Amino acid sequence: MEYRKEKLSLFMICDIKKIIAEALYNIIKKTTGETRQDNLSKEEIAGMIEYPPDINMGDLAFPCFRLSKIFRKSPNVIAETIAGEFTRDVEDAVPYNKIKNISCAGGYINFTLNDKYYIQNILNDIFEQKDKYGSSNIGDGKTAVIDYSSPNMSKPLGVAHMRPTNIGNSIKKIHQFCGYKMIAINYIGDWGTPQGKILAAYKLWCNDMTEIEEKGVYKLLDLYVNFGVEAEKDERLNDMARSWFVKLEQGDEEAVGLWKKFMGISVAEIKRIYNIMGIEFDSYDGESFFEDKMDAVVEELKEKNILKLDQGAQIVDLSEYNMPPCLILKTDGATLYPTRDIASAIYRKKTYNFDKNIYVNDMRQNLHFAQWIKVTELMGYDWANNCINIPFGLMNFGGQVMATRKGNTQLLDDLLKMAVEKVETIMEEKNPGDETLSKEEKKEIAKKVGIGAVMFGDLVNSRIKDVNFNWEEALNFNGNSGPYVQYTYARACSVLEKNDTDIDYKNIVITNNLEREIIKLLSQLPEKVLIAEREYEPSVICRYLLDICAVFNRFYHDCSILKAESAEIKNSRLALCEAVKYAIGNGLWLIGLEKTNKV
RNA sequence: CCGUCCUUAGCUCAAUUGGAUAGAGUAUCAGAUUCCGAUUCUGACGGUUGCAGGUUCGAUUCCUGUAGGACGGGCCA
Repeated sequence: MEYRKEKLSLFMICDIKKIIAEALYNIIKKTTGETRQDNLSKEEIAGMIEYPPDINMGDLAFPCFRLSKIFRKSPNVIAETIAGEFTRDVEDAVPYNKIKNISCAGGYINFTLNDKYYIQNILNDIFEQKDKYGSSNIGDGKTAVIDYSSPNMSKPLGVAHMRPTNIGNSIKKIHQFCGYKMIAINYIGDWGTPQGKILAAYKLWCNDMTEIEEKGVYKLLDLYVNFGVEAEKDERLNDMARSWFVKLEQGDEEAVGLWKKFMGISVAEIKRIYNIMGIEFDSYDGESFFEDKMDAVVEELKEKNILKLDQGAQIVDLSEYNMPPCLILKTDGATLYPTRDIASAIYRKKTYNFDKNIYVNDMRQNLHFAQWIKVTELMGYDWANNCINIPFGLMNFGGQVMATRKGNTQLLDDLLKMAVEKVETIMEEKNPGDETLSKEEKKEIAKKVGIGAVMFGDLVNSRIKDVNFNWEEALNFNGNSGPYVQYTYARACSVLEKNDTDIDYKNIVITNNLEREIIKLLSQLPEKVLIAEREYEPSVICRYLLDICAVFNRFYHDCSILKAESAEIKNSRLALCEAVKYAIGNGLWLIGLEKTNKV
């Protein structure tokens, strides 16, 4: 259930780190002797290489602290020794044409790389790969199923649905960028007594399909909320809901007809919102889809002698694993949530033969996932280990967890609309009467920036953190925000558009530390993507985007690009612009935002 | 009672998974930009990383305890 936490091996993706790691490896091996068991491997060394806090110290750094146990000397002395070895034994250890300077400080060996090699190496990668820069092949040939968003039918999406939807969508894209084949599943809550309540409420207070068709899920939500209120006063309503659900289960013509109608309306509405956010699914197999697949699971559990009768219910005892029992069948023989999850996991394995089976759900469900995944393991399925629960923090509204049942839903549709309107207003304020863009273009841009702002704001923090939703904050586009990133992207595009010379990315000169800083950040995109993949953490990409935007904006402010001192410098800076454009563009794609070359 | 997660600047959050002087945004104050796009940029202010121990060269990070908060814990999903 927990994702892997081992140190990321960057050995295969970063050429420069690889070269330095190899040189370090040879020196360490030579100094300590071949036979030592505790020597670091090349991969470990590559993983230990980091970036100095200040670019004046160097481009890459190797900490010698772990070596002090092996060498039995202070990290400082070791650093000096190794650095000395680098310069002494140039022929077989030092790629001297690639490293300009080596220095030691506080137990670190700092490497300043040769501009010509370092910069060229990175820019070659970027200009050759363009919109694939940052991608990798660690997932090639593998399939991952990802289950996210999963709203309930007959209800509109609330602002709280944004988190699972965005996080899932971004994790999907990050995996795609790593080579995985992705299957996105929207496991809609379309079964159970809530459906009986909707049917009962409809029959009691509406019974008019034309009204439902006009007002859509919003009318269904009204009915549902009203049902909750009325049922508090009159217990008989719940009996009605139960009997309607029984009718549905038994295939009653009217019940099934209504249910199908409501389902169609619901899916049309959520697809409309997903479309606005640029989100797509491969499957909408919801809970009802697995209704006829659970008996087999129960039979299998019985056969394998895992089930146990306890207080009238069929359970799987998990006390051995320090967990409460997992309920499979109720006293009345009805199935439960874990039963359905096990059935769907088995189905997904059979249908997609996944290498990873990812679930994006709020952290309240952690125990349930741990339980049913453990049960599938006990059933003897080795792929149970590949079922991964990715929890995220809860969204509160005014100190209360949002619940449609209580009718305090804040609609996602409203949030998106307000975001777009707000951007339209700001655009009008900044460029009153601007004629360079048509009305349609302005609308299109406002949509991209507005929706992007909301999505970025949702993804920028670690997913495990709780969120206190308030309208002002959700619509605050200052500072570290989506618009800042999109604006910077547009700015880079704008410069490139105004340029009429050909850019020669193979002939680059660097004149200051800002340019160097940009190169350094650009070089990090591939490993950031791998970190985001390993940790299922889109915020890694968001943070990276903010970093690169901050440096690029400083560079843009301080350095003339089109009016640079010489043709050579102009060419170099334009190349940086274009490289930044690719990096930001790819980052935006990874978190599900649209690009605009004008704002 | 048991379990999981969270706690870092006034506020919202980072910190290369145990590393160099703990960094951004926001708010406040002071500035820059005759210019490639002012949703930009530069400063200043802001810290006993909840608290107490422990592990070691080194802890915001790992362990134990403790306080506060959120959420779970057999017939809901």
